[in-house]
Parts: sequence; structure tokens; C-alpha cells
Amino acid sequence: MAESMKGLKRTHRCTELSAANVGEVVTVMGWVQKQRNKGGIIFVDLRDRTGLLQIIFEESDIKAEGLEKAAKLRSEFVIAVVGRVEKRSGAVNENLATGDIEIRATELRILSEAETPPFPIEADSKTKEELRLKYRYLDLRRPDLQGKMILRSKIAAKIRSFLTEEGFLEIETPILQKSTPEGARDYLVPSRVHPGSFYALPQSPQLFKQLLMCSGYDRYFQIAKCFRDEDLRADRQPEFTQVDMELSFVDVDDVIEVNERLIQYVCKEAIGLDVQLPIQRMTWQDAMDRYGSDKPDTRFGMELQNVSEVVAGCGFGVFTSALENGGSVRGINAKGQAEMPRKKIDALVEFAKGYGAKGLAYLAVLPDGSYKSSFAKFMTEDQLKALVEAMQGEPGDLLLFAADKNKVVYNVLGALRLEVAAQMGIIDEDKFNFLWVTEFPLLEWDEEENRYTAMHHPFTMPMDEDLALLDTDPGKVRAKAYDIVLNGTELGGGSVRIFQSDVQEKMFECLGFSKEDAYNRFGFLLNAFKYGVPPHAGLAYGLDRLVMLLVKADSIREVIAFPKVKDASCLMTNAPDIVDDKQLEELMIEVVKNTEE
RNA sequence: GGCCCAGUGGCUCAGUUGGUUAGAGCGCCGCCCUGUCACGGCGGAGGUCGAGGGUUCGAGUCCCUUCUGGGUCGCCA
Repeated sequence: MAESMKGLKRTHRCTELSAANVGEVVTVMGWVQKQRNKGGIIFVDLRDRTGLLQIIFEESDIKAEGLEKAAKLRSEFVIAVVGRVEKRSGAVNENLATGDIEIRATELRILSEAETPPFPIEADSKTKEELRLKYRYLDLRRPDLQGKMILRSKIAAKIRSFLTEEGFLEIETPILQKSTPEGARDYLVPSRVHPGSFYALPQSPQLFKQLLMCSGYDRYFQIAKCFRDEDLRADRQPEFTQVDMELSFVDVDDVIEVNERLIQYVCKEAIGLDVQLPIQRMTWQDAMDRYGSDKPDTRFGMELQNVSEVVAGCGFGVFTSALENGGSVRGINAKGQAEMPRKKIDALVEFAKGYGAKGLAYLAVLPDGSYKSSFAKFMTEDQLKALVEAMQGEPGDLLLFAADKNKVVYNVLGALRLEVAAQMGIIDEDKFNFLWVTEFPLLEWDEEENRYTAMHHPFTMPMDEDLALLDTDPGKVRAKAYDIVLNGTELGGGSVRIFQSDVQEKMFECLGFSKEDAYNRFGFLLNAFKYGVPPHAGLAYGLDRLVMLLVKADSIREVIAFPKVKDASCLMTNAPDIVDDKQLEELMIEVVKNTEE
């Protein structure tokens, strides 16, 4: 039977007590982690978000009635205990922060009884995630998950204090917005007042933060919820949190400068990590050439080598035809992997095919200097030797080659490099390698739509020296866009924005928007720019990913209190769900009911 | 939409080439125990092997379909 806490007031959280409090009478409240009944003496581990504290119940202090009540305690009961802090007369528990003290109970109240939970409430759960998510409120009691949520809160707090100190204003932007068809799929919200019309949930506060710059707020930030109706991944949720910012009267270096200090500050405060400044910078082209990725993991080498020139004119048709079609031949060197069994190599070939490769050529330089290769018979001894040399191949190395269009080669080798490194175990998990990737292409050719699309977004400023190319060769234009990468994960990205209407109009032209289209979609922004707009730039981090990487979680779900599963539903609440016909009628929405069966 | 992995008491798992009554650890329930802290001792309950169909004398095990969860490609300006 649940009792009232009337007359009691908690004086301390569990681990706020220490040997310094010995002799004090305190009131503690929390959950029963474990009860150990020795017969005439009962021990209880009391848990709250700070940790565990041992309570001791003996008849001499709590009377027979109290001891009887203590004997009824089960895991997850919520209790209040009044008692005296004592040094333990028994052995000290070295594993507990409060292991040298205990509370000798004089009063016990059972505030809430509890059923046995469906899985153990303990750190390092081995329970299936499906079950943990169904009972997320219990899962969130586990100390490791609580630790992650507490650290997340701390990181957000530190970000707020840093940016506020730097003159940023925290301003909220609307959740109900106008849909913008560029980019990811929007979550739509039907309007009751405007039947047939829809709001969209924001994919980011992009346009509003630019308007805030127009309005003279100078520096803005927001810890903003964003929504994208796309398929999930281990590091992707349909709703996620951005640390979003925008600055006026700045260029690329200014944004990078303040953000480097932000990163340094947050890493130090949150996990005691020292980040050396300046953070390494790499152009997008370099990143692609060296790592086959616009978010390279620089914790290890195994860089790509372009061997197109070396294999030009060789007898291997796969290589030469890739070159003839304007592609390239590139390779990576898996040091010391020459004797990888055929089965594992075949698996790598399959892996490469998953990323669009038609195949994967390999050449093993055996310890005795001879070659084992899928293509050696098509090449002369000299050609092979030159190739091995170009790859800095030594006896014992396994060389892997992709030949195709550049885009495919990058994609395949970029992924293969990560896979092989993981298999070889050469990635130092203790490293935190930050990296700026800069000078992204402004535009990307979309084969499906047969037009250019914005690689970042349509308001990204071209690099000054490439402006003229907008007319002649738009695909070559580089943008004042930058991403911040940590250990091969894109943490955030941003750009300097276009603030001149002629450049913006040219940009829309490149994207194939008519002036009318552009005004229909973004008229409010273009109009705002007519009334005096400062040069401005910004950046947004994925807060979830930042926390995930700092706590070394392997899924974004581990750092989100109530995450969604792969099909974007919530196992706990069963959202999304059907709604009442009445609600639909008000919204003038007809649902297509499944008429089969 | 494609490919891959997993699903066996509450939890985590084992279960051989298809073969008697499907096991273990933890947890749970009862009794005992005055210094435990992975407490201990004795006893006990608890399973449509994710679901449906098929092959077979016989299916947890083989085949097909399907559901659930995860990873990934596409997708994610």
C-alpha cells in the first residue's frame, strides 16, 4: 500500500552523502535497486540518478514493525528513508561512491510498490533493444543511459553558455512552416482552417535564421528540433536536434574561428578532451582524392592512390575502358593483408558491388615478392611493377583497385577503406579527429531530374574566384560551404549565404527555377533582401551525433530519450496511429482504407 | 524498394546429421539466515520454440510465406 511522503523532505540525493556527513540525520528517497535480507538484518541499495546508497534496517533502530516492512521491499519500489549516516562497520564496498557509509534507517515509507520489471535495471544492458524501447521509461532508469542523458544536458548547457558569452541571441523559429520541396521529404501537417493546405515541419530553421540576420540580430543560435521524412540509419532519426547558428558581417574564416573555440570548450567541459586548434582543414576535392569521402575518417591512413596514368594503355580492359569513359583507376593498399584468404577477398568484392562497383581488382604482393592477382595475366611484368610501386606496395601488402566513373570509384574505395580498416582493427577508438572539409561544389548534377541541384542549399555563396563560372561551367563552381567532421562522421555543416540578388537569381537559373518559381517558394526571403541585408553565414551541428560520438555510443538512439525505430514509429506510444474519423472530417481528409480481404 | 543478420521460460543464451518428457545461468515465488553488497542455503513455479502453411512416421531444427527488431544500399538540398 502506497504511503504519503507528508512531513518528509528529501535532504540529499544518494551520492551527495559521504563520510563528511557521518552522524547527521538525513532523509533520502529513491528506487530499491536490491534488497538483501540476512534474517534479522536487511540491506537495501537505494538508487537515484546520482547512484547507489546502502540502507541498513535493524530492529533496534526501526522496531519489529519497520523491519517487517523492509522485508517486503522488492526491486524498483520507491521508498523514503529517514536515518543516521554511519561509517560502515562491515567491509567497505570499493565499487560504490558511497561504499564507506550507510544509512541506519529509523523510518521507512513505501511511496510506491512496483511490479518486477521485464528486464533488469542495470548498466550495460544485454536486453534486446526492441524490448527496451517498448519500456523506454524503465530503460531510461539504467545508469549508463542516465549518464548519457545527463551528459547531453551538460553539453547543451555548455553550448548555450559559450554562445551567449560570444554575443549570440537564442531565438525560436516556427515549427509550423511552409513546405520547401527542395531537399529531404517534409513531414506535412494539415491545416483545419485552410482545407487542402499543409504546413511542413522544419528540416532546419534555415530561412528564418537568415531573416533574423536581415532584421539585425547579428548573431543567432537555437537548439532546434528538425524533421526529415527519410529512411533511418544508426545515426539518423526522423526528428533530431540541431545546434543552429547564423552570424552577420562574417566570412568563412570567422565562422570557423568561433566554432573551433566552441568545439574546444565543449569537449573540454563535457568529457575533459583537449582539442588542439586550429582544426585541420581539407578541401572537398582533396578529401575525395585522398579518402574517397567528403567526411573522411583521418584516424588512419590507407589513402586512395590515383593510378590512372600508370595503367593507361595496359592490357586490362576493365582499367582502360574506365579511363576511356572519362573515369579513373584508383586503389588502396591494405598493408600486410596479402595473405587474406580468397573467401574474404571475395566478400570484399561483394561489399564493393554494394556500393556500385562492377567488380574489384586485387593484387597481393606475396612475402616472396611474387604476385597473386585477378588481373596480372593482362599486364606485363613492367606494368605490374610500376603499379605496385605507385601504390607503395611492399611484400605482404594487398592492393585493391576500383575502375569506373570517378563518383563510383570514390564511393567504392571510400567505403572499402573503412571496411578494411575495421577488419584490420587499425582504427584508434580513443582518437577524436576533427576536420573541416571546405570548398564543396556548389551544384551537383541530378541524373533523374536532369538538372543541377544545390549540394548544400540554394542560398549558398559561390567562391569569389569561381563566380564567373556560373555562366560557363556551373558544375565546376566551388561554394563557400564547409562541413565539420569527427572521426568520419559529419557533425555539422554550413555556408556563407548569398546576399546579392543578382547572384541569387543566377543561382536559381542554374537550378532551373524560373523567377516565378523562386518567388513562389522563397519570395519572403528575396523580398527581405531588398531592404538591406548584411553579409551573413552560419552553421548547424547535429547535437545527437555530437553527443553520440563523445560518449562513444554506436547508435543515435542511445543519446535520445525517446527515439523512434527503423520505420519511424515509436514502440512505446505506438505513434503514428490512426485517428478518429471526426478529426479527419474537420481536416477534410479522406483516408484510403485498405479494401482488400 | 533491394540485400544481410536476429527472433527458444520474465532476461541472456545452449539445443548435434530431423528422433524420448526442450535445457542452463540470472530473475521471480516460498521457507531459513544479524554485516550483506554478483549475499548464501533449501524448495518451487514458469515454454503454443515470433506467426501461418508445407515436407516427413516424426520439425525448435528442412522448405515457402509472413510479422517484429537491427545493419546497410538507394534516399537524406
